[in-house]
Amino acid sequence: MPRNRRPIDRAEKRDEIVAAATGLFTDVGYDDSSMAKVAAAAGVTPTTIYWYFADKDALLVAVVDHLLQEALLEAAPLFDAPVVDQLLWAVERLERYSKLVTVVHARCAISPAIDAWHNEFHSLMDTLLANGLSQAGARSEDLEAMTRMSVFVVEGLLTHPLALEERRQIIELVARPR
Amino acid sequence: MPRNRRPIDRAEKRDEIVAAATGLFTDVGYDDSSMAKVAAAAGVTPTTIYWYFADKDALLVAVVDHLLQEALLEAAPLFDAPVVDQLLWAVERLERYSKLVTVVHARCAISPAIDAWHNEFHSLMDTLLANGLSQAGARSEDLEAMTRMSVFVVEGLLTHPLALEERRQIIELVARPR
DNA sequence: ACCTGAACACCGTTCAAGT
DNA sequence: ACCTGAACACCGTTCAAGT
Repeated sequence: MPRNRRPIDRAEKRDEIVAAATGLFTDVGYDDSSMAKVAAAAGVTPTTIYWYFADKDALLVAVVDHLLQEALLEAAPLFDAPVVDQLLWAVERLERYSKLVTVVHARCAISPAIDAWHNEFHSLMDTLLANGLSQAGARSEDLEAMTRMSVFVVEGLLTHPLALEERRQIIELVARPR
Repeated sequence: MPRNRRPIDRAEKRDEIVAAATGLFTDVGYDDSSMAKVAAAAGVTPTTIYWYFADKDALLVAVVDHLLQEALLEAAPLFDAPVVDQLLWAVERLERYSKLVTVVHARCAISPAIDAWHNEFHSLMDTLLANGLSQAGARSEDLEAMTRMSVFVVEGLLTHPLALEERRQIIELVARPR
């Protein structure tokens, strides 16, 4: 039996649990997806999940982190695109995860693990966006505020669904230099 | 016994429950404030709450609606103030209710009652802000998008605490006409 | 090391019974 | 009309026991 057999099995089963949780958290929502339902969807016992994750919030972190990595891979071709395209793409791409967005925000006040992930997420977004915004002509003294503003607008658009045209208008407005 | 004795008693007890729930939801959070705790804080039995409210979400609606009415009364002197002052005031005034803001967003997808309140809240905000923004010099074709943007920024600032100076910078930026 | 079944202390909500 | 105590079907989590 090869030396790395165990770790691979472990990673696979962990991934299965994360996949099951991703589906349920995305569609049904975090609150209405009990550990029992996640376990059933993953083909394990509720208690088994606790062998892989400290608690339900740790599972949520694994879910959103996995989705983030996926999205970042897909976003790679856009790294040098106009910032308006980046923002529009982000909203369209993450639209279906709006339940996760709101629940992460809500649980930041409850779970330190989620709060930590959320903070890291925002530093990453700030870094990614600052470049595109300065290329769009943002004055350097406004750059930080514009970055924050853009992130807030994306989050707002994810949480408050608007018509496509309205959405585009807001994003063009937020990226417009002044 | 006067004819209106009952209704007054009823309103008073209802208010006591709302007051107890407001304190707990604001400080401890919605999820961690069980109906049993709210009941204890209000000096009643958990089941009694269900005589006054359909469920926990209806109680949450009563809480946020009460806080909104309070805030609107306090905001009256600002109705003709510069929009930047309005936005800054709103963030400072509602800062302590950030837990309620995030939980309302999270439960919009779960509770139709909360979703309905949330929609009404946003139409109200849009109406209140559009006036101030056009007076700040917003071009009429941008007015709708700027209104939405401002609301998103206020919500973002409530959910993501920033230093006072940073906050002021973002609000001045979002209200700046272009 | 990994997984289970049984158990624990809760939870929101309901309902028959009281006044 | 208003309020209660007991009960219901869950919940996240723990833990002794298995392999």
